[in-house]
Amino acid sequence: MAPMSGRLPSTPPTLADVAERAGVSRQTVSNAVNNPDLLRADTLARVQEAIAELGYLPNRAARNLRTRASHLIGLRIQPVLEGTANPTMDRFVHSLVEASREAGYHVLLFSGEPGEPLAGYDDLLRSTAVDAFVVTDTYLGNPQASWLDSRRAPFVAFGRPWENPTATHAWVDVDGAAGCQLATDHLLDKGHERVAWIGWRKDSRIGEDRRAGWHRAMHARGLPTTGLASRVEDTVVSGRSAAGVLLDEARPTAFVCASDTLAMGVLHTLHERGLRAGDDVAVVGFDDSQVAQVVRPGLSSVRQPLEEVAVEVVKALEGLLGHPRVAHPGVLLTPTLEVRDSSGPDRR
Amino acid sequence: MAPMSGRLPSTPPTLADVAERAGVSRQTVSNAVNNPDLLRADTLARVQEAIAELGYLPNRAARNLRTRASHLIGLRIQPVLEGTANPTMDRFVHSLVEASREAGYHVLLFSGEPGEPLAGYDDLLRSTAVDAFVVTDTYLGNPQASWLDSRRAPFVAFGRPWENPTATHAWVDVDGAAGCQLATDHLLDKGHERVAWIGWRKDSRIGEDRRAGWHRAMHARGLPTTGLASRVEDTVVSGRSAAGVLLDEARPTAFVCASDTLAMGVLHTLHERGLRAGDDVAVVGFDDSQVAQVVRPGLSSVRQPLEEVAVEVVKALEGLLGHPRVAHPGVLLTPTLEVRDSSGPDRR
DNA sequence: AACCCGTGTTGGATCGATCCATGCCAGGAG
DNA sequence: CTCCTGGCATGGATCGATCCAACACGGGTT
Repeated sequence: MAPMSGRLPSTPPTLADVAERAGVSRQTVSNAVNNPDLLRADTLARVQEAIAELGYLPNRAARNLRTRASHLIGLRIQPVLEGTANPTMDRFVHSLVEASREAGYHVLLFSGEPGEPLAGYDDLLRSTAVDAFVVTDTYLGNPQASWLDSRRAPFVAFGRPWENPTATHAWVDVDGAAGCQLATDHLLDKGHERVAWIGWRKDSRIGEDRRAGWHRAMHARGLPTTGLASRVEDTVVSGRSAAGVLLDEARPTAFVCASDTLAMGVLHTLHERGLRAGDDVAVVGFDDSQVAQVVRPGLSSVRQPLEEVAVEVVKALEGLLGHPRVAHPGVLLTPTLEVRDSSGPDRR
Repeated sequence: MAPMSGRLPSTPPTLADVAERAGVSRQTVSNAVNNPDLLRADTLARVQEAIAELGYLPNRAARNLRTRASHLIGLRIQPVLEGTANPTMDRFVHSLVEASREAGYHVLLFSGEPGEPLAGYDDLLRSTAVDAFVVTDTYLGNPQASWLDSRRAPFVAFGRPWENPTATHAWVDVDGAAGCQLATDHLLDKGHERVAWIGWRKDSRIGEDRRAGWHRAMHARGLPTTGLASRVEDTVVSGRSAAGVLLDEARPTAFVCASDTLAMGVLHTLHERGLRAGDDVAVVGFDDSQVAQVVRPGLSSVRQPLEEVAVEVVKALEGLLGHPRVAHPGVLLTPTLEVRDSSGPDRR
């Protein structure tokens, strides 16, 4: 609610202004804001009234200087990858902002120059501009995590420490294997037996993790996987040609893909061959991108619980920044499956 | 480059530390940072060396307190709309962060509670947490612009002041009419004569603006528009049914749509009727979303120059925050057309 | 009456960078 | 030789909220 809509240009009221108006000292006002239970009820009420009348809010810079905390969380943002279905960070960013707000934090975006992944972090850290970081691109084998660790900079990673499983920093991740297992089981339950996998190159830890979920589901039912897997780059054309090869050589009746981008490639191939996605060959993607939601037929897709991830990340941050520091090991969340028409009908 | 990798936990160096190390006073160091040309060359070099050795960077909170500026730009972020093709803010946000960085600013994200559009702005303003805002949702007839104006809060709008053309605040916008005219001309050049329009409800100023571009292009060639236009909600199913009605009643050979979401609806209808998008009926969307890029056939789409928008927004901000304040009226940028298969072949 | 105690309150010092008025010094003019 | 001037450097004050040590006061104890 906007207070005193009449006060326009002047400088915002300070703690001293409030103190004078309420007839108390500055510290009393500070206590009213930060430790209200220290004040007698009537004094507190009087101070709060003055605060409301003046529309007082503590000056951030002054508070930051004194408390050595900015209540800002740094998040490095990366360029959108054009030509893919990847929903980049959009959903996660919003969830993070929301979760942070509830914890009294704001999100500061920054973007280091490409190729110099540490520059942005270093500057913000040394200038005490942020209290902590959220690191999202651990999958690239980026040095951020270990570098931040060595600097004792508080941070939480969205993504497991693949390279270094003994790492002690806080992290939150989504169980890609479980997601793909879910997707595969979903297809197997519909009566499919030859479910193919199209994933990323072997050096992608995330890709291998997701692939393991498919593999596990197949083996749990004693189904063969030989010749049913393909590893390519994350582009539509790669998915398209991989699907073509698999259809020729392995005759799968369904595809599970490591991304919606690859799944779109599969849909293209099916269309070229006059096969109906869903009815003839089932397809499931990963990430529940907007593409999956609006394409025809609707693309079934594994959906990461990004809202939950954000909440867990913020929880971990609060642990890191609180007193005392609460260690937050690692949190692994399970994705869900959004079923759409590309799953096809029951085949039994 | 990380300085002095040995200094780990201690507090960051202050201006006084640098001064001592360089054998000068604090103000001299401050000048070395902010007004280097005031120093003798050799002194400057000595100070800069000390700065580098210690890895000094000015404490943000202290600087902010003294200079009454945070070098932060507030941007309100909104939830992703699921089920649409809209690329939300992703591309723009990244461009804004990049442009801001070059101007020495960072972007602070916040999210007011839905339904209380001013709360977030008010708090940040009163707590002097940001220097200025970038307002992006002017199209909703939101009160932000006039409210911020009345509070003398510096801000730049991405979007014209539709409701109040006499508004004096800085704004940057993309010429939607020009974009749709471009799209329509593109189809007319291919030999189409009956080009239909699917847009938004009449109360959307942006929608009417885009529609005007289509209308203008048709009339410029003396082509009729009666019965060729439809106004619906921005959902795939609305676009789908609108396309059905238009095909039945007006027999268009091409569609121009106010959004990729609507265009996807058109593609659905064409497929249901056994018509080939592109070859039989041409379709052009708006926003060049990821959906347009990966769907089959590729969806031609009007692309907003968001990178340029961000640059102009930051320019305007610099004008607002600089001394003296440089008035920045309004900037209207022209979008481009991304041609893909849904445009179809030449029909002449 | 002297003492203690807890509840609330108070002025002063502090965080670190920047602004301000002053002070120092070398070099040129008188 | 003195005075003045311009170029730099210096200590002190400042921004606003918070921390700290001290203190006023009414009520209870011995």
